[in-house]
Amino acid sequence: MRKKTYVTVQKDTVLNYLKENPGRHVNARDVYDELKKQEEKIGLTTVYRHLEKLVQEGQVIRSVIDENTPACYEYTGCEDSHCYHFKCIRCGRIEHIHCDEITILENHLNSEHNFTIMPRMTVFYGLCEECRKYEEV
Amino acid sequence: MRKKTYVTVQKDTVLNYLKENPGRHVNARDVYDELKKQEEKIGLTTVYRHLEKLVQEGQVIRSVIDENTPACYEYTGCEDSHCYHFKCIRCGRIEHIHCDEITILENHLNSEHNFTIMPRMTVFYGLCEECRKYEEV
DNA sequence: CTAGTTGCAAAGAGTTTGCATGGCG
DNA sequence: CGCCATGCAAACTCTTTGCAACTAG
Repeated sequence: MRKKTYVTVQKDTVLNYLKENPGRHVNARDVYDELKKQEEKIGLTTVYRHLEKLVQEGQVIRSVIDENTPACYEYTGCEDSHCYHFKCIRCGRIEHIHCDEITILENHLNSEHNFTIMPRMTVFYGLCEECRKYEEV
Repeated sequence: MRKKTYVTVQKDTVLNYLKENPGRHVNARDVYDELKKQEEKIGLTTVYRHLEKLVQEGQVIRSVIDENTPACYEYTGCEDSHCYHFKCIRCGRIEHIHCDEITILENHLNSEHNFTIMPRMTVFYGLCEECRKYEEV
């Protein structure tokens, strides 16, 4: 049985902030501080809760640089719920991935490893076409 | 000028534990708990300090999953460069994934999408065998 | 004896939870 | 009017630091 969901100002506020600031790497506190500066009525806890929800929905990705840096959030620019994301660790660019091979892997992990993958939450990290030219791996 | 180094029981103890448990996903607390169970005389702080030293020496690899998961360590000797991590979003369990299918995908993303994937940084999120029984997705 | 090592206690940061209040439908 | 959303304060977790006691060489 599914939970009822209420549409509230705060949820839109968080998502809109991320949409309007593409490519910026902001953490939860940044979002909170910025929204407060804009005189929005919101609490830090609520920011955390909405960010988590948006990550699960696949509208936002969370990236961890290292364990002593707060997690960063950014809008993926896509509403497709079955789309994987790729993020370049050098330039920060986000790309969308949907191809047969990834679906094959998904089915394989499902049937042979007993893992049900959530595409929307899964992000591949690496180097994009441009950046691989400049990095020795 | 280099610091003098004392060979102590505790350092060997930590390294040996990792050597004897290849492929397992252990964090600092796991190591501490296991060693205590074996009646070793060691403190959690010391475990952290030796793990850090071993990582700097290159004998041990540290992986960061996400901001809410303790860093995990494993002995370099058993490192598989194509090893990915899977995290269950319900119970938090971490597992390793290495199989041909994931390598195939990696090569496909490399040649067809021009993405060079970094396996160690990439985490698959989803439900594990146990948890998929309880969740409707 | 000297200097590195140990480990308890406490600090520290980011994030989550308890709970009373407020607001959507 | 029932339930979900909100947000403050407090709790929690992982990791690091301070410091006095210990120990290898």
